[in-house]
Amino acid sequence: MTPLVEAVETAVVDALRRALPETGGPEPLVRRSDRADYQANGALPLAKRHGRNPRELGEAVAAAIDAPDLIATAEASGPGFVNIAITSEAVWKQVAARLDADRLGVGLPLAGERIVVDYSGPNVAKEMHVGHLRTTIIGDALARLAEALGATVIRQNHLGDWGTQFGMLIQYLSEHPEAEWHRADEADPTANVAVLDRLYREARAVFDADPAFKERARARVVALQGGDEDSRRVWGDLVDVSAAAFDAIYERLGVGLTAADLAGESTYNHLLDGVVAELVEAGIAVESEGALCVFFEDVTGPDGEPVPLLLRKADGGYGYAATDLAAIRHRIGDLKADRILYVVDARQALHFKQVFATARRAGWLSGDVEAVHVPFGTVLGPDGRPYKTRSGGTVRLMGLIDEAIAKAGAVIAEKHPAGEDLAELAAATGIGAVKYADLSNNRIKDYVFDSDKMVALTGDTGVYLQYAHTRLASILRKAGAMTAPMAPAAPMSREERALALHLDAYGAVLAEAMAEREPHRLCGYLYALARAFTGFYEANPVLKAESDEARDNRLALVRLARETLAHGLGLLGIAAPDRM
RNA sequence: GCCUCAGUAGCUCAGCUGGAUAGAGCACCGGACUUCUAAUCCGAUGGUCGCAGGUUCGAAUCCUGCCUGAGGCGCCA
Repeated sequence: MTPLVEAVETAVVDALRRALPETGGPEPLVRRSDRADYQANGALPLAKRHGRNPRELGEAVAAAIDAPDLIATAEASGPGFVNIAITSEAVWKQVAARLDADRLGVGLPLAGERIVVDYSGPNVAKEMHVGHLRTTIIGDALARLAEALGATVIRQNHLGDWGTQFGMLIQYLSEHPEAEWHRADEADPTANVAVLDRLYREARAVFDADPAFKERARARVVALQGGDEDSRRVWGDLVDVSAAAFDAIYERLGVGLTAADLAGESTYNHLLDGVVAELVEAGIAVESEGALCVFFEDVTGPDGEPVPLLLRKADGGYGYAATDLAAIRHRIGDLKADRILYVVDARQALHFKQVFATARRAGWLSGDVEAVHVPFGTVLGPDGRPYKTRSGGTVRLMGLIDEAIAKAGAVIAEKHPAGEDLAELAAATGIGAVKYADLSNNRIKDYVFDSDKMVALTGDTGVYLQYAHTRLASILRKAGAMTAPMAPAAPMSREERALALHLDAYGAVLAEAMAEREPHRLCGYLYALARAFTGFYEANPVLKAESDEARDNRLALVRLARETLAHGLGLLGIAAPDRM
């Protein structure tokens, strides 16, 4: 369905053409305004171009506007702005139409598109830590958003499940059968991985200190890659146990990644020879200092020499660039992706630039296919440095989540000492708080992880949005079943108008957030929605409205607001509870 | 040395791709609860938008230079 702003744009374009017949396709430049419902700025640049007085042209445009059902008043203002007020009837009808429409009247602009979203990517045999937080949360939100706009989304969890470190770990395990890492705790799927994480560090220490072990570890890598049965079996075990731990975290976080989305580095292992051979044959990859590299004119190091993308190391092992190239070829060639989003730390920017350029040279990435690095900043601790534990260790993701939930629980218990669904509610608000804190910040910037602030009951937090939702739900619950038709001819308060016009912009915000891959735009919209609702709530009684017509209209507005808020929170991966 | 990103209120951040007096939250101060959930709301205080030029009717927004900070730049992933 057509948003009001688009209908206004059409009317303004018509008026611009009438006021200035010599103009071709004028830009109406319609925006929301605090002085009117909308303001059209299109007359100003046109006046300049055609040597007209801008104020006079603005007045002519205002006079030429002809859309009586839509536009109540149009007045020139200032240097040539046109302030536009929408008729109450058109706004009420728009609310009714959105309630009747599928998906709140939001279109499917991405229908037919296949979008691969690469996110999360934890490492096998290691615990997920704070470094996986943002890619997991942002990637999940973008995947949901793309789906809501009609795209076919293929989630790819690019696990770190291959490489020399596994030779090291498997060798260490074989030499230490007493290390009981397996099924350390049946009740906690993450416990096994916690043990593995520790064993890995032990193995690393031995690896660095003992040349003989180093040699045995290298031999183990060769055996593993050569398909040695014992090695493969242990490796497979490591992957399974780790995947179970990841699942537990995704489940806890409410992230839509499953076993079906696993596509770790090992997936591409059998393709590496072919990929690299193809690049050599095409003259794209060349040998340098014993390694196989791709060079770029515009990438140089501190010494001014070109810096390569390293496909194969001098020792014959493939680097992760080869894996990424195999992956991009697979995603375009086999998965038929129209677009690939890599939700990966901003520090990888140069790497992806090189990978994409190589894929382009090879002809895999061409035409309408788009590969995009979606970078994000670092999670910082209270000291403004990358988040670490007090002793300098990595911060476990599960610990972080548990802490946020515990804090949310304490806060909720204060409000509702006798609440029965406390645990469930604590999880919904704690996780919502963590996600909202992450998603509401501009993706590219670093941000400070402050669990006290994010579960705070006041301010721009996930809790505020959830609370607004419970108030909406509460009104509807008390109103009972109601399907009374709206009364478009009834008057409209300032707060009703502000809320309705805001709700009407939902689809545009989703499209914009997707186009820019910036979930914080949706967060900002939802926060403004909650505020617009609260303003309405304070001033306009719904259940005790002054007339039946007002009550019916307000209930419709409340329904639309609740559905929009719940839908938007859903896209962010945040629960929308009915009671708190 | 080169490249990327950032610099907006005391603190944490928005600012819709150039529009009218730059907005929120936190903190601080003053108000509002026999109510549809006060987990809220209203008001007050608080800014040379890093600096200097340029582009034009108009710049926090676009361009150039500089300053500051973070990150990246061959055999780790």
